[in-house]
Amino acid sequence: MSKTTPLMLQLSSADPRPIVRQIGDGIRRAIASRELPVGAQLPSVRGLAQQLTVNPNTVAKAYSELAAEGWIDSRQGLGLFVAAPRQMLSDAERSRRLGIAIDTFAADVVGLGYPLSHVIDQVKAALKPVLNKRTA
Amino acid sequence: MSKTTPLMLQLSSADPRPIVRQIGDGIRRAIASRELPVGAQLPSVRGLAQQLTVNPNTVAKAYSELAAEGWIDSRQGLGLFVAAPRQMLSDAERSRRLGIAIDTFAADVVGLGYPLSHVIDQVKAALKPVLNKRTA
DNA sequence: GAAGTGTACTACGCGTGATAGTACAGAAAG
DNA sequence: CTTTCTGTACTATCACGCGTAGTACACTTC
Repeated sequence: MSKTTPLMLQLSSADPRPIVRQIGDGIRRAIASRELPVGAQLPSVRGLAQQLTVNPNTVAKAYSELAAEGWIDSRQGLGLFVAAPRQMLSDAERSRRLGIAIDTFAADVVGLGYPLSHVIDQVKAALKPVLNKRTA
Repeated sequence: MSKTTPLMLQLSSADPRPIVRQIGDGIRRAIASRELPVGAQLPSVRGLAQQLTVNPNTVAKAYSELAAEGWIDSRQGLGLFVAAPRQMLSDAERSRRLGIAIDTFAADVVGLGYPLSHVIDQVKAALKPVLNKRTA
């Protein structure tokens, strides 16, 4: 019985992102930062649902998407486990998604009045723990 | 009759953002980059709707949001004009929004496998034209 | 068999996105 | 004043996503 990592997740109703995405993003970040190492078992669908006071279907949906993206592997009757890193997207698709992500981010930040240097520093601090970790 | 700037806008169905947001983001970027200077008249609701083959209500909604955010001023029977820069959000709200924007961006990028330096370079290139321009 | 896992359905309520149509108020030009 | 442009405010409809709820099934372990 591999211990299911506790997984500190926090949902916020002030966050405009839907619950499914908050859960997915949180787990994705935890995996990318190696906080959840490869092979680690994730909390059960029903368990995490109870922990977050959320419908089990919502958690299952988030897990399902993570599995489709290759972040986790599911084993019937056993549980969900952090998958080995792999690249599933074409270069064109990766480039396209990066473009949209940056464009969206720019639109979100452009009205806040922060200087470029400040934004860059914050982005660096946020990305450092989650990039260049899964290729090691 | 002040010439309504042509306003090069391109909607994409491949872009996950809804149309209203694509329009709003595009105009917001054009204003922030000074491509649309203060006082410039924007295309009419019906005109832009026809240009983009979109429902006039959709354009009106986008304009309405931009006006609420202080980007543009509307004058009944005259048209819409780029407003003078002003800050409408509290420091706490600005900081909160920056945090969410960065968190969302990180989640969008974490799976693409790009090195930190590459992402930062792209972000810098995208933000340089739109930040620190309206405070001049 | 029992208890735990993931998975697959259906159904309902709710909100948003987008389209369509109509209507009204202000401004400018004839 | 009439026409024509502008923005604005509705209402209605359709589609889709989000979230909850309940049920059911297949698999693994004890």
